[in-house]
Amino acid sequence: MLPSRYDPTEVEARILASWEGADFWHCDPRSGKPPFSIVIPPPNITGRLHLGHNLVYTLQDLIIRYKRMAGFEACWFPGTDHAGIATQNVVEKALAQDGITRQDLGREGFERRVWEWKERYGNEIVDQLKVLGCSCDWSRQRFTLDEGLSKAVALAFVRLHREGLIYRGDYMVHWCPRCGTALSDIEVEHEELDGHLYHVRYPLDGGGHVTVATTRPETMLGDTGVAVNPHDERYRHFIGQIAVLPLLGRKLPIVGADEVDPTFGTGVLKITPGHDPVDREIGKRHGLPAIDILNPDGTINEHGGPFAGLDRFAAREEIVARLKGGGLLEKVVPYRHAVGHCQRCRTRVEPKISTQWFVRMKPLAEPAIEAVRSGRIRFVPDRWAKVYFEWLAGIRDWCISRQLWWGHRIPAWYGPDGETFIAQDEAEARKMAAMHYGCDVSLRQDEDVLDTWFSSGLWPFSVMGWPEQTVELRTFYPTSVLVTAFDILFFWVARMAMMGLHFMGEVPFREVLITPFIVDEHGQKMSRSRGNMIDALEVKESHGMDALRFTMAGSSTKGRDMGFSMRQVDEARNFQNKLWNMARFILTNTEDLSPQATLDGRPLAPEDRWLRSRLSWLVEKVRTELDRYNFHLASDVLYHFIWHELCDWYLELAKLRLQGEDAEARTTCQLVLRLALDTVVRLLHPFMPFLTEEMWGHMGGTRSLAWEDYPVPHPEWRDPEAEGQLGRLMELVREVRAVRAEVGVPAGAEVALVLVSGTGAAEMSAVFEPAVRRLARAAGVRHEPGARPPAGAARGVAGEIAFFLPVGALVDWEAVRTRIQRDLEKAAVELGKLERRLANPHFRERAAADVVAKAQAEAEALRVRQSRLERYLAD
RNA sequence: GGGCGAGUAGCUCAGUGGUAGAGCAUCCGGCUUACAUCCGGAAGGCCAGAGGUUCGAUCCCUCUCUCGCCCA
Repeated sequence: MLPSRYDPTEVEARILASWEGADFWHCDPRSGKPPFSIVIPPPNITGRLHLGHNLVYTLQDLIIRYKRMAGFEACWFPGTDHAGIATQNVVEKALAQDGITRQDLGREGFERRVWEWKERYGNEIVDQLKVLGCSCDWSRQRFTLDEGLSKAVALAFVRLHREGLIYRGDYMVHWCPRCGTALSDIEVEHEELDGHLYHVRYPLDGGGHVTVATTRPETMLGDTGVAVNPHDERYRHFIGQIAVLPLLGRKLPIVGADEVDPTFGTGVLKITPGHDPVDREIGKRHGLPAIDILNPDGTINEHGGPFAGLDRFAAREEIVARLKGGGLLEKVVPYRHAVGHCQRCRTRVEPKISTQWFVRMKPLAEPAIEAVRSGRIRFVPDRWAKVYFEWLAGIRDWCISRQLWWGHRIPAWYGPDGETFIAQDEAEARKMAAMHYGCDVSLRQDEDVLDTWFSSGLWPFSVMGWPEQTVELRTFYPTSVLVTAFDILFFWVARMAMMGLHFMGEVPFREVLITPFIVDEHGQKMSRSRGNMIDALEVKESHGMDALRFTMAGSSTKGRDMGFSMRQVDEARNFQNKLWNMARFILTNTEDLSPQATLDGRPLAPEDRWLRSRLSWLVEKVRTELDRYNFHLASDVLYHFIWHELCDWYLELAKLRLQGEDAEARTTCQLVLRLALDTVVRLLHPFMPFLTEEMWGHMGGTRSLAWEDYPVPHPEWRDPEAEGQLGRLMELVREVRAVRAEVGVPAGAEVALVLVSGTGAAEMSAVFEPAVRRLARAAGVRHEPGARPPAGAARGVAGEIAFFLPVGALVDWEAVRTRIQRDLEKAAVELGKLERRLANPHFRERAAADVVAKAQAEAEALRVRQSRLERYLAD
């Protein structure tokens, strides 16, 4: 006997073990089945499973399991991402505990340490994916720094360089002083902060002064000019004069520049070409030198004179103090402005000129735009296409070099004279150098590594073995769908589209499913600092992974945010328990069913026909919604059908035959129960793989349910007549229960039920007498057309069927009256609406015929109901 | 400044051009041999506001308000 309470912890561990082994989910590119593929958004090796992961991976697993069962060769390519900055940060922090810096270890020593760290902790996230139930083809697991993938990165770099799409140069980039590296534009997050606008007097060489306004006074150390708008009457006459930089005494030419906004601050702009992109442009035009005042760690360098060595923030305070002391600080006004922060470490970034590698984006972006515009890539929901277009349309070149030690080292080698050789590897670079110089020279490889996203951009094909022409690429590329959250739309999705089109000549995925962003139940982003993080594995411990998965599927709507609360998981856990008990009931009641028995040729009861009809509808609905990625609708309909149709009604009705005398009827009922169980367990498998796999075992399944077929609809099972019959039965039962409860018939009392109205009533007493008796707790059901209830008897009208319960003494007559009056009012309101609609000639003319017919039928039914209710009130 | 999303029951959220749904919470009644993580019943909503399209709008269009996010 199965326990009455489902224990997910025990079952999930056991089922998980049964799926172990690298080959369990292995896919065969040569199977001949239609291919379906997904590449995983590779989690960071530093990552731990959070709910955001949980959502995207649950949905991917759901899709893959569905497609696999639906007959596809469904391959999910797993792997992890080396996450340059994040991983380096983690390992450096660990080293710092022992007072060691990466410089102490040297580059190679440090890299070794990171690899060791990766071997030890880098698989944690993968183990968590397995715990989640992800049915990835683990034999194809890849890591972005694997040899093959590294080769792909080098080749991509070489080719892009050869094609003129990669270049190196001195440009203004975002610099993170804490990470000590350049960042791309999108790795900088702007945050509105309350700052100050400092009004500083710059004396003029010829006497007097101009006042500039700046939010970053410390950058004045790098000033090489002053600019005013040439159309600004107040200042145009200063153009050509020389200002003197306070504190340092540097001579600053005053120039005219249209970029200067006369309404901002004082209308006079200090020009710092080394640390501001606009200033850089103005400086270039006017031949003003760019001075870099910052060391890589954010302290002031030797160009800062007396401030050298101070941190940029300390320097600001010191400078402001000295300006104040010198009477040069005119005023300080509060000012709110956007300040860039490093996405990884939240440190304020500084614009800084440095030598970096860039990818020219325009030529790559255009095909990527076209691919979406033409529909070769489809976004779901499609509004994300617009965001994608906007970003790509305004795209700027991508800074791909990072001053880190963890990542793909840039495949560039420099000769003694600085000549650059771009090659796949050192041997090739040597050959090139030998050709160039005519002799062997010592080469120095570029110190920098590539942005992690550069390798991620190649993921959909590098993971399949590119640049080799593998059978995987031939079979599974382009992938079918990419599932990810919108926060990496630019970082990853757009770049994969560009790289895929460029290197493979084909889109990397047909569809992009953008999942909502998980927020807590108050709409707040989940974060460590807010303390509202929910640990997926803790949820698994308390409620089971299936419950969490079902919650994820059920709340993944198409809005932008997805609220998550434990109450939903409670609900899913309860559903899980319901399923367990449903299976327990069906299995224990069908133990004696002969394996040879089939439904063929057996007469079916109306409830059997009703259930099959509903099952066919359910299968069709679930498949349709899954095909549309409406996971929440699919899970809703499963939940509702199983709980409130199958369990509430069919199982209750089944008890009549299961406990009855008629062996044939009992067998038929058992077969229908098994059919229902079989269908819903298969349908549910992608949502709740552990529980369904467990149930499948108890149902006699010999191999994993994951490899069984997904149900298909049976249109021949559809049966409107049976659905109508059962609908009337349910309405009657519900109404009798409601009357009993409201008028005070004791819950346990069995009271006779007398049906007094026409056709529906006859059927109820003739066909469904035992059912009504059981479900409505009736001592007996009699059909007595025209019978009148004894004074004060409980009574009601279910649809058109008037009934009464002859229990005068037991009931609260006022409650009976109140209830009937309330029903009458409701009927009157509804009827009024319908009649008004039907009285409108425009409605009859223009509305669809079936809508009009339906309204007429409803109105007629309401009139019948009304008259019966009225009679009952009078009697 | 531009764009996007959300505003529906006390709470968290579904949903549809033709009588508003779920779960939780609340109230009443039940340990009815699958399930008290349960069963039966009840109450609860001018579907943010104002216009428009339509025979008919919670749904489509426009504007406004509130909240959140993205980009500049």
